[in-house]
Amino acid sequence: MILKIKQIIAQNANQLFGNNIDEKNIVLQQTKKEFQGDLTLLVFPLAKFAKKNPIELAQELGTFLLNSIIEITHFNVVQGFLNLSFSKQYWYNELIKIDSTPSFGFSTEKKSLIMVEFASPNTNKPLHLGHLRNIFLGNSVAEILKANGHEVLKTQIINDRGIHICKSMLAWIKFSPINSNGEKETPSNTGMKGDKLVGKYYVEFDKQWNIQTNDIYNKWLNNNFDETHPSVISEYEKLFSSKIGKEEKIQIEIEKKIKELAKNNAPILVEAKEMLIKWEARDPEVYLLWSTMNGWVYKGFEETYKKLQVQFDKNYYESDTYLIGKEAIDYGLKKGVFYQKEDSSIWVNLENEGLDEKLLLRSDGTAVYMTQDIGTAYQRFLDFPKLAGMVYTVGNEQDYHFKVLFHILKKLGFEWAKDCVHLSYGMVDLPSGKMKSREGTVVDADDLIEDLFQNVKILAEERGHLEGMNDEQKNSLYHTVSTGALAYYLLKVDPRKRMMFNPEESVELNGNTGPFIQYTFARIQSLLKKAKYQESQFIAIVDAEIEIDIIKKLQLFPSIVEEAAKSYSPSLICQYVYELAKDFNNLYQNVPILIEENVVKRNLLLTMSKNVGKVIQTGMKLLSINVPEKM
RNA sequence: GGUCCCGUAGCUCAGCUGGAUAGAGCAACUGCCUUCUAAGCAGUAGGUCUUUGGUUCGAAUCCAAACGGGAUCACCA
Repeated sequence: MILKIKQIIAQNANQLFGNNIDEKNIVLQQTKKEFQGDLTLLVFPLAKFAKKNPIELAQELGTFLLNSIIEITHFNVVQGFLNLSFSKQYWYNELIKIDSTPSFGFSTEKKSLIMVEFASPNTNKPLHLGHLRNIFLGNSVAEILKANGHEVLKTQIINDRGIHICKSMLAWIKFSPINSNGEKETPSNTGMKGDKLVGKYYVEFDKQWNIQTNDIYNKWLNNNFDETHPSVISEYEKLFSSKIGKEEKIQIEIEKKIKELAKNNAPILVEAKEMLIKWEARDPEVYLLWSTMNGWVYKGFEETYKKLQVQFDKNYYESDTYLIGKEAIDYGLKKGVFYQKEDSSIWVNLENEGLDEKLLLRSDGTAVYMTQDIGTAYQRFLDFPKLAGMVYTVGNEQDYHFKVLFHILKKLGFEWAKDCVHLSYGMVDLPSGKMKSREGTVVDADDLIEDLFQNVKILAEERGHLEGMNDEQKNSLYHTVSTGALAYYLLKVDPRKRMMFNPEESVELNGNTGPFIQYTFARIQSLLKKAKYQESQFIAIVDAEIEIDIIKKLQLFPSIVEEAAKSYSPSLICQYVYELAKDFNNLYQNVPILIEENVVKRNLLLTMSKNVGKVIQTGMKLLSINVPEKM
C-alpha cells in the first residue's frame, strides 16, 4: 500500500506540485495512536517543492488520494500531517493474505550465500556470559539473513593453537593428582565437563606463574641471581640503574617493566614456550596431549551448544589456517603491498588509510593473530566459490583489528573484501562492574543456564498450569522457558551497545521478557484447541479498532525482518514480537472470544489469534527461541 | 596523548535516514480472577533527552565544542 501511494503521487507529481519530485521525499509513517488514521503522509517536504502552504497541500493530496485509491475511505489533516484511513475491506483482505501465506515474513527472493562467524571461543577456558551474547547474536543474525532470502553458513574459527593451550597442558602434567588407577584427572574419571577441567588447569598455571614471578622478583631485590640467564641479569641491571634519581611516576613505570621481565623468565612460562615450539615441530607426545585436551574442550562446548540449540555448518581451526595465512603474506610481499624489515619481520603500512603500521609475521617467522585471520578468510572463499559475504560476530574491543584486516584483504586484491562485515557488539557488564576473569567475576555459561532452569522450575510449579504433563515434558518446558528468557534478555538490546546484565532481572518472567511472549503463544494455542478451530471457515469482516490494530501490526512483520537483516539487529525482532504480544493480550483480555455467539465473528477472532501465534512463533524462531504449546 | 563508541524517567532500555503532546519494562501506587492460562489486563505518578552553541519552518535525532563513562593503540589473542 505504501508503494502504491508513493507511485501514484510520483506519477502525478506534475499535476499536483507543478514539478517532478524525487520519490524519497514522499515519506509515509504509521499514524500515531492519538490521531485518527492508518497511515500518515508527511507533507512538509512536498510543500517545499510545490511552494504551497502545507495544510492546503495536504487537503489537495488527501482529496486526490481519496479519489485515486479505492481502499482509502477518508482522511484528515493535522498541521502538515495527512492521515489516511483505509477501508475495513482492505484490512480484511490483508488478514486473508497473511493467513494464506505459510512462511509469512520471509522473503521470496533468492539471495546470495553469506557466512556468519560467531562463538569462536578459545580452547583454554569455559564459555561465559559474554560468549552467550555472541552466540545468540550470531545465530540469530544467521536465521534472520535466511529469512531475508540468503543462503547462510554458520561457522566458527576455533582458536586451538598457541601458548594458552600449552599453559593448560603443562599445568595438567605438573599438577594433576593421580588416582588409585594411576591416572591423571580426565573428564571421565572426574565426571567434570571437559572445558571446565582444562579451564581449571589454566587457572592453576596462572597461580603458579604468579608465585614464581614474585619469587624471582624478590630474589632479584636481594641480589640473588641464581639460575638467571646472564642476558636477563644485564637487562635487569640496566632497568634498575635507570630508576635512580627519577620521578616517582617514572620509577613506578620501570618497576612494572622489571616485574614484566620476571614474569617472562618464570621457569613455568619458559617451559610453556618450549612446549609451543615442540608443538609447532609436531612433537608426537605434545601433539597427542594437545589433541586429547582439545578434544575434551570440544566435547564440553558441544554440550553447551546443544543446550542452546546451536549448530555450525563448518568449523575452521587456527591450527590449519595460520599456514595459509603465511602463504598469503608471502604473496603480498611478492606483490609489493607488504614489506620486510631488517630483522625479517613482515609489515603492512596503512598510514594512507589513516591507520598505523601493523605486524603480520614475527621476525622468527611465526604467525600472529592477523596472520591466521587472513588465512581463514582466504580459505573460506576458496572453500565456497559462491560465497558473497562474511559477517564476523566479534566484540567491539576488536574494532581496530577488523578495520585493519579488511584493509589488508583489499590490498591483497581480494574482490570480496568489501563484502566482509564486522558485527561489532558491546560488552556485557554486571551490576558489580566489568567481568574480569582474574577477579573471578565471570559468569559461567553453564551455571547461568542451570540457575535459570531451577528458577523457572520453582515458578512454574507455583503456578501449576502443568497438569497432565510427565516429568520429561516438564523439564523440556523449563528448559524452553529458561533459555528463552536468557536469549531474549541478551538480544533485546541493540547489539552495538554495551549492556548491563542484571541476574535478578534476567530471571524475571514478567514484562518485556521472553517468557511473556512465550506465554502469549501458549494462551493462543490453548484458545485454538478449546475452540476446536478449523481452517477455511467463513469469517466476518473486520470491524473494531482493536482488530485493525492487530492486523496492522501483523502486516509490518516482513518489513521488520528485512530491516533486521539489513542492520544485523535481532533487537528489532524482539521489540516487534513484544509489541505484537502486548497488543494481542489487550484483545484477549478485553474480548471474550470463545463465548462469541456470532460464528463468523468468532472465526475472525480465532483466525487473527492463530496468525498472531504464527508470527510470534516465526519471530521467536529468528531469535533462536522456541515457544511452548502450554505453560 | 591519538583514534573510535556511548550519555534519554530512580534502574534497564526503545526512539536517532530531522516531523505531531519523547515511549516500554522494572520498581511505587490504584483497580480487575463465578468468563478463553492473572507468567495477564486497565490506570496513576515519574523527563531542563549530560551541557553549551550552530544548521531550519521544525532537533532527543544533524554539526561543533565542553564535561562524564568505555574501548583500542603489543613481535598478546
